Amino acid sequence: MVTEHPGRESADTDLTRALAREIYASVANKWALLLINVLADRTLRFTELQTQVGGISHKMLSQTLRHLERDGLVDRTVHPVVPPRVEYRLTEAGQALRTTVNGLCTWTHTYLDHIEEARRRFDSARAV
Amino acid sequence: MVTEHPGRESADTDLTRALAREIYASVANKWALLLINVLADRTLRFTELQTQVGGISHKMLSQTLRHLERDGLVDRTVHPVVPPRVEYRLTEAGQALRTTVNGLCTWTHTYLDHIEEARRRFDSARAV
DNA sequence: CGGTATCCGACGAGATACTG
DNA sequence: CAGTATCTCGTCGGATACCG
Repeated sequence: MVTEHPGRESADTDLTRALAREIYASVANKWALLLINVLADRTLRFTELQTQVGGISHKMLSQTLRHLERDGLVDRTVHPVVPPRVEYRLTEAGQALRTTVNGLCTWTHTYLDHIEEARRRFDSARAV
Repeated sequence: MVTEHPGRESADTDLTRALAREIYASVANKWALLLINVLADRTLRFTELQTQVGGISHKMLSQTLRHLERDGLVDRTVHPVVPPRVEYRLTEAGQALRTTVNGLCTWTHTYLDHIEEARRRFDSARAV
């Protein structure tokens, strides 16, 4: 499906390979990034994650966590106690994403008003 | 829909507000990030964008471009010639995202093999 | 408490065809 | 060349209910 670009110059911005593209897409995902953001430096349990993220459903939480676990971005530790206690923390690969994710958060807050106004202008211009 | 978190400490990682969350989600999007990545320093035309990104459909390209334009991340310039010539370039807000997006690309390439192996381990462990 | 399964609506996204 | 519209289908994502 992905077309080959033989004469591409850029090295580390090249996402033409199927696998790279797929991984890029899986992490360029709303819930995944929000979870990484919340897990930043802490170890959190399932329910804690749900309340921290806010707005994520039970299903999406476990689903996204499993994807992140599969890709080796989060580490899942099950404590054999009752009631069960499962803890999640970022692996090294996950930690390496923190800077990027944080940049996205900062950017969002920096340009929030800017974007809000851009939308107003755009919408009122089209309303004619 | 978004629950209020009165006692949240972190300032610039707070995404509990509905608008912030919505903007975050709109930019934490596969096609949007790929487009920003490709537009990095160049001004590109519609068709050029399509070939550069590779794999994006006509529809998704125009749709994503309109979202980015609405949010004031890309600038759309129409040259009144025939055949029509429309050029896209990043605005200042869009440029501000370059670092972040580039970080994501670099990360993808750095951990590509790492992730591929993590997936193999995960899948074979479950196949039991 | 942590997790999966099921049902079901809403939207993402490709293919195709049609205007300026 | 750039863009929109329609049609279709797969996946996202919420609600609910049920196991460990």
